[in-house]
Amino acid sequence: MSKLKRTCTCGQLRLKDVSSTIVLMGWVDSVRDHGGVIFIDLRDRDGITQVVFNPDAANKSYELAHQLRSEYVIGIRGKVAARPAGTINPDLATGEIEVIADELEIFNKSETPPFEIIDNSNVSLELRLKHRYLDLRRPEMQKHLVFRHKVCQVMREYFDGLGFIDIETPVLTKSTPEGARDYLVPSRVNQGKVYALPQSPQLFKQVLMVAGYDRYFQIVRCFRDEDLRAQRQPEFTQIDMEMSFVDESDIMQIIEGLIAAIFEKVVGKTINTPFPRLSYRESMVYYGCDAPDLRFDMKIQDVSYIVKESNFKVFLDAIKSGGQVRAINATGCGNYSRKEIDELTEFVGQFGAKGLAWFKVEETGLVSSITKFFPPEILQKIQQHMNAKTGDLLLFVADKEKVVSQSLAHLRVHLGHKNNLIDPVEFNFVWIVDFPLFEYSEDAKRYVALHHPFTSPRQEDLPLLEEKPLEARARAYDLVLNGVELGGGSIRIHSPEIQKRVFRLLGINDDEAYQKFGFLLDALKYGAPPHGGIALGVDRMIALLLHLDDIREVIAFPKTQKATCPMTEAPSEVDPQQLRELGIRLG
RNA sequence: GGGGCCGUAGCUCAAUUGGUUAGAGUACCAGACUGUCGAUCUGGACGUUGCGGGUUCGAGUCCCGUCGGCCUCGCCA
Repeated sequence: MSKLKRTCTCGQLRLKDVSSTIVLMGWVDSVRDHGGVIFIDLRDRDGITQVVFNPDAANKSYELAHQLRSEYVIGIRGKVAARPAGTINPDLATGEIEVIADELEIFNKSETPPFEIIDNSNVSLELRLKHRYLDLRRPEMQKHLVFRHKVCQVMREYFDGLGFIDIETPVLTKSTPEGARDYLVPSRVNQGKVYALPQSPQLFKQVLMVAGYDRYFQIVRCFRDEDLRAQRQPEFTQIDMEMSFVDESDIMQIIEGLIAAIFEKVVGKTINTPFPRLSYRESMVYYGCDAPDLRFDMKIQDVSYIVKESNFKVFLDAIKSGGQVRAINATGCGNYSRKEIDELTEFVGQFGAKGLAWFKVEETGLVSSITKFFPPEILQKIQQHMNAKTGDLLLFVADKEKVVSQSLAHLRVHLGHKNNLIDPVEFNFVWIVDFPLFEYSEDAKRYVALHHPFTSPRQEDLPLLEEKPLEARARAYDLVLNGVELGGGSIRIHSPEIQKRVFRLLGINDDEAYQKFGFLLDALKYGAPPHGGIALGVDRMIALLLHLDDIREVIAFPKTQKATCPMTEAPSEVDPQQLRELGIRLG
């Protein structure tokens, strides 16, 4: 073992430490060899300190220092000195001092790294993930993970302070129908049977409420075997909580307090609470989605009732077949070229829109190749309804509701970015409330739960359950930040009868319900308190708070889009013996 | 499962309509240099153009397939 013992880290030393003898350890960030004197930037996760090797001060160490290369791990002993006038580095926290080394020990050499350990490097993600231990050395990544740690600490303190207790729930659990595809783990002891990794601890936390553990929370890993996105990993982390004897406003208030605490203690900003609330219906009407970005306006307008008086077949056909025509006013975009509009058309095409009708607003009125299909008074009504001014561009999608909503929702956000309508440092929170309990699935040919099957209907909507299920509203709420769904929750069903009614409506008969969720239905029979909760995506939240658009930047060891890990090369083949013990065969 | 973009030196990229020996920056190696901090200067080394096939007198460039990465639709209670 080294005779050196570290006395401080690479970000600590200041002018007040001048002339004290210290020992630093860390990685060689860069070497500047001037022949007579060698400068080393020594890095650890706390910062960088300049170390000077001078032949006049310590010739032996100076000679050894010639061997130093990037990423060598070394320890040095030396005396802290004020930097000579004119050589102060204002970019370093330790820039007013340097350490004159008298002793150098090389703990380990390093091969030349496959990429430089610097911020702002635009190395491919694949290479970064393959050598994640090098990537994570970058100050930027260390900042992300430290930030994440601090947010999680605030979460724990906050919930602890309010009397919540942290309880772990199983990772090996039971596969449940509905929802995402499960990751499965075959059981060796029970051949032919499998565990599933939890998509969330939903049922366990409800059982904990029945057990009387009011106020539970957990920072917990969840697993969903679906295709990946920049915002979606197969395993991700939720801050999960559940409470008894509460209603929606209790949960929302506590979460608002949590967010406020995170902003105050970690982000260093104050955030206004309570957050605004928007009904699901309004959100769909004005923004075409249930996770609207409210940092800019540009609301969607329904013009079906106006354009049905026109002669434009595309619009008329859409309306006739039960669809609609809605539009957005791209304010000030009247100067868009044909090519730009074509690009927008192509853009909405990926959401199923068969076209994008447009009018440019000029002094003389609406101008477009389709103007001839619209009587002047209709054009005027459109212009008025859309509050269109000279220089604006009106964009229309005509189709069934889902296509129109989705196309315009994405188009709205696209234009918001394209036209710099979005303040990149704003944090805009909104609650979406009054969700329907069910929606009809064309694929499954049945009703499916919009939230999940344990969400309580509103008391006054109970009579609607069997008669008009699509009109029944859920006691659910989603928290949206800058157009991204952070998470959601609900007041749960605590009555076994209502839970059975909901299962039946979802096409899950009593036998099936007992087979899949028997333990929950049983638990509800033994004095289940009214309860509810919420879960928020931690990775997404951290990424948004750091203004990052890829959650892999805040996860230490994330997966690629094909759900592989370039570093460990997971998933991998296993020894045939392992498979035999499990009683399974692959491929 | 569908659509799109990409793959050239360790890294980031370039290479005219298919045309001579595939370049640059950086990293790396060697030498010089006692105040640099993106050190500088001089020199050097580094390529199965992801892989396989095809078209062609000739392919980094065109075609087909395949592997990998990214974005996206579907999917994600």
